Amino acid sequence: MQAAARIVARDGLAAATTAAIAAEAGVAEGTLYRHFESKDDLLIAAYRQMKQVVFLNAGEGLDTGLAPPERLKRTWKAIYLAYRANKDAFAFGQRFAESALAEREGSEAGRAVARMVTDLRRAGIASGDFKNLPQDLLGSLFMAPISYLLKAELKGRKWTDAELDAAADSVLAGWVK
Amino acid sequence: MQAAARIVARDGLAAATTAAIAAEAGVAEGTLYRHFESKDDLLIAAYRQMKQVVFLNAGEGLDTGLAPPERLKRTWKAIYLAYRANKDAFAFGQRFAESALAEREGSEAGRAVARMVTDLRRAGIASGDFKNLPQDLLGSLFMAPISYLLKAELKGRKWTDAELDAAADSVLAGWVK
DNA sequence: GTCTATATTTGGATAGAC
DNA sequence: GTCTATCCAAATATAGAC
Repeated sequence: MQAAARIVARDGLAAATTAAIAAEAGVAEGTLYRHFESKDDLLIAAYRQMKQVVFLNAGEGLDTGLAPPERLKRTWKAIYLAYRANKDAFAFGQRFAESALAEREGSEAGRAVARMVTDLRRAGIASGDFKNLPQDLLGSLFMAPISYLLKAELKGRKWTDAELDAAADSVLAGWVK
Repeated sequence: MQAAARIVARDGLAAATTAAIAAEAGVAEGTLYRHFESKDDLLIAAYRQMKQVVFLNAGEGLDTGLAPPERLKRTWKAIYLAYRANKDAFAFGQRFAESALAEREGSEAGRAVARMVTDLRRAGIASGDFKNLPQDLLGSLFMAPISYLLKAELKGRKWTDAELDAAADSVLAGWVK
């Protein structure tokens, strides 16, 4: 799975042939089929595993006792840094998500984000800090900049810590009343 | 080119085989090679053409005399609506951009957006409305929600006009001091 | 300019030995 | 559980007639 993810991240989904994956993993082509029913199954499994790992990392060390605005900023940055620490995972995820395979995945992987956004939103509305906007709209406003800033990093742009804080402030500003 | 874009938008890049493109276009497979050197050339040409058409549409009817905050909101919505009016073009663009082919394209297509963001930013900083953040950071905060909200629409979510206005307000809030 | 027919390569997947 | 060898289908691209 890691071999497949590396190839997709580096050279695109079309480059992830069974031959290439087997070579990258250091096994024979036929061996792949002892572990996965098909190449598609392998890629889907790799995607799910990657999402789980990234969001487990991001979820660690988050203090739920903070006031919602501060909590939002820290959560946003934690997810950003979790992806940045593993850019290959991010690149793989982006490419996978734009492929036809994503339809077969069932969006189970995005569930962790949705739950986190729901919690934040509820707390912030209760405290009177956040606008009462639909959960999926807030979720989009939250995740979208993460994705765009990371894509910029893949192309070589390095965001400073101050710039990331400014971005987190902007995301927060979009949520608050 | 339109046939190819339709197939990619509907069934993904992998489904856009020469056989499928020729069938969708109503010509024979060999005929494609009288107009393009390769399948990749055909797809790249389709991508460039699509970007040009969408941004010509979005640029029409924008009043540059407005105060920067209001101008930002209207511009944001105009680009959003231009893409929404042609969702196939958007879906094709997303998928193409995540493929290895995008590296061969040269990113000339995104130039129009960058110029528009630069103008807005300059005006808003001069008027004291906007934060003095890097142009590419503001550009990401501007474009990212467009992309995410449109992706949601591709999956069936229909944003109301009020929700889109709220999104534009949030984008603006991220820019203002 | 477009078609039909075909060459050539490559990809996903399986069989069976070890 | 892994390897080697192989099958079969599909994909890109070309040749040559009309």
